Amino acid sequence: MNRPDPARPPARTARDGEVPGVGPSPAGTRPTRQRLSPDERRRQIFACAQRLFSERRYEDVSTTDIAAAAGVARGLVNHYFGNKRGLYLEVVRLNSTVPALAVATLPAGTLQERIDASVTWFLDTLQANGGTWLALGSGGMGRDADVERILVKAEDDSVERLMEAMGLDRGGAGQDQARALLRVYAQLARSGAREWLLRKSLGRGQVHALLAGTLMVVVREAVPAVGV
Amino acid sequence: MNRPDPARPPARTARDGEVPGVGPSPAGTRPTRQRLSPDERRRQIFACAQRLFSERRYEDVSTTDIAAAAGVARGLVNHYFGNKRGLYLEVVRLNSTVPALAVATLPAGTLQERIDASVTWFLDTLQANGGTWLALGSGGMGRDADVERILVKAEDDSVERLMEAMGLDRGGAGQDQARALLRVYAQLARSGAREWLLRKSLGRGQVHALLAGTLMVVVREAVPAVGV
DNA sequence: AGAACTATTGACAGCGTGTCAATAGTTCCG
DNA sequence: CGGAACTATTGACACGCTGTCAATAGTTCT
Repeated sequence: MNRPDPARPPARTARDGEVPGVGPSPAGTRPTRQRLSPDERRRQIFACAQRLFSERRYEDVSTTDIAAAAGVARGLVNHYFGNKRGLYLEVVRLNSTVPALAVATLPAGTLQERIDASVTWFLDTLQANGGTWLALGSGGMGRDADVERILVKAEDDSVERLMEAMGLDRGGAGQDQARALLRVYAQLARSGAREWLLRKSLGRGQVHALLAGTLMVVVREAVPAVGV
Repeated sequence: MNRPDPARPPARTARDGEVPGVGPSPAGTRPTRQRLSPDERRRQIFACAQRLFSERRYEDVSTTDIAAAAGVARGLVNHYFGNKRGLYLEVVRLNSTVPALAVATLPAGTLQERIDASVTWFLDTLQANGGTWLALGSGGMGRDADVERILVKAEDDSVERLMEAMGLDRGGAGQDQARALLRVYAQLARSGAREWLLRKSLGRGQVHALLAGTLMVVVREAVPAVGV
């Protein structure tokens, strides 16, 4: 027998996307199957999947669970998303939108000032975001080659903006090295923020000092390569 | 029908733990079932599982595959490891042995010297290791809460040794903050090494400078807290 | 050799997945 | 307004995967 994992909550039967005005149908009358526009239905299923995947491991969320949560036949999930994995990757893709590592509008000023502005803005964004992005990096989500590709791409975008903010995007050669250094810094930033917001082992001031200090080291090292 | 994932290689039938001297039995004669000591059998199955899990995603490795690779009945895998997940976690636990972040024997000298020694030793270890540890952090392995616990524990051990090497383990209060800072540094070290060994976007010298520079920032920041 | 022990097997029950033809809302057109 | 065309949705089917357990067959002891 397939012994149920003790950590796994009982399969949901209740609907999740229930239309507000429509209460549970009186016993006996079968709730007429409601037909939505593809877009709407897709979004609804997606929302349920997103919630479930954030609560449990990939392999512990069945398409049956998702369908039940959406109040829909299981086949419909496959109809819209192909297979479970496709749906999962779509969820990850959405959640991987990285809070930019740097301000969009570069403030003129000394390097030190620009760095401080960058860090401040990054921490502000994260604080507002409330840790949902941080959880992605190491939390309940499964990781594999495909997932990694998505995450790496999101990070690269973010690094690109940081390149601009630091004024490293105008040099000639050595840009790739600068990018690599910033990628490393991005990991530090993520993990520092995690200690601050999730583990609460560091104060904001400390994290700020750490990030700013490191970013200074990184840029100093990158500058000779870029030749600025 | 369960459409086979195109990325998934056909199920192996060949034995993996075949005894060197014993070739494939001549057709017609059923290969007599061989009985090993529990330890040996356990190790053998474990080895096959380790290989398979490093090649494909968790959910794409079936216990049938593992059993086939070991040339053994599927039930035996469950007999030894309880369930698939248990086996998987054991594999992760073994692979998470972190190359220590610092030398065991602390060289006396200036802080700068100790930092350089630390970094050098870390990079040496990693180079010898050949990237198998690095792959773990973000690569083909799935991650979830349990896996994370294992990884965090391994990291904590490593951080503890780094505390000693930096001489931060004798201060009074603020040790937890110092630890947190070093955990963040550990992430930087990992990701820096990845750029060097896996992505090959940075040279060893650059990574060394980056790690040493950051570690200096980190320790400087930790010292006032610890009160050394 | 026979008995006791135990590593190993094979079959069973049940769940999860992807497919596909049938069903039932919705819309269009005479 | 009524039926036809369209298509969102369902339900059942085939099959793979998992965990359990009694039966089987090597090994060891006497």
